[in-house]
Amino acid sequence: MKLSEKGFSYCALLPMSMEQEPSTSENNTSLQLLNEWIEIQDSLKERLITEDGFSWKVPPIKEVAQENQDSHGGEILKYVGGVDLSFSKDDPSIACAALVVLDFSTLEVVYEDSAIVELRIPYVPGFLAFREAPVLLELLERMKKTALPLYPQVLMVDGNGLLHPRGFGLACHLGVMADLPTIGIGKNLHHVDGLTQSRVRQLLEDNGNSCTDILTLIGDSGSTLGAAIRSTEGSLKPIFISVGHRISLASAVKIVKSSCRFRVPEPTRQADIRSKDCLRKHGLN
DNA sequence: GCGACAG
DNA sequence: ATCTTGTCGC
Repeated sequence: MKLSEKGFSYCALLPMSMEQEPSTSENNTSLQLLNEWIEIQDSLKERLITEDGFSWKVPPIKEVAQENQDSHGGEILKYVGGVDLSFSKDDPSIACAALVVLDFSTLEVVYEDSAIVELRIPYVPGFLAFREAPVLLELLERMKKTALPLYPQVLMVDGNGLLHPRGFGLACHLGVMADLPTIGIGKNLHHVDGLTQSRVRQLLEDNGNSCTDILTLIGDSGSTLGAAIRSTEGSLKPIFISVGHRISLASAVKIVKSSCRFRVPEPTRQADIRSKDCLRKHGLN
């Protein structure tokens, strides 16, 4: 049941309305599983919120006078989480998942946890959540029990949110399951709804010469799927931000831009670094 | 028909 | 995701 191997074109992932081609029993089993996954995504999607669903405020600009927050007396964003997985080079089913929490104003790590796991679900484009979400949810649950005061107000995920074939990527999946605001961070574009590398590259150049370094990604369907930004001055390659859950794209972009020391925002970057360290410490890699 | 396909 | 060297730069 190697779903990640050939034989699974995207066409085959569409809900089967008519009869199937003559196929092997293994293929049928896999198709059945994919359809179950699609049903799960569709049903979770009913709980998805794509607007700001929190009571805190994003501090205006950086480093200035952030201690004057009580002008509105409201809670401000302080704890930003990040999650990522790294894999053993030998055994692709062995991974380390990491959850970090950073102080938004200093970008210093204030919490870190990780876990070595064996993943039994393969990576299938469009279904990343079924592979990676379970461990990450465990890490979030563990933190609730042991370090609740530091629990993140928003979580950055290495993977897309709305920028997904069915509008429900890993970031959405995690957000809904954990009932937590989430932001999807993609390092590569997942081609969907007519968005291609060349098209984005094109738009980014046209737009880039003007003034803004933010490009809103609108698919052929007309819906807004996310934004492409050049986080660092030097990096021509953009990152792709999309709404995960309980946050608007505008807020997501604001938070991500304030979290970038390098191309990849610190929360996700630190989770990546520490998950790799974790693998080494355990003699893997 | 060939290619495209988050991590 | 991972396999890979040197190299340019802060």
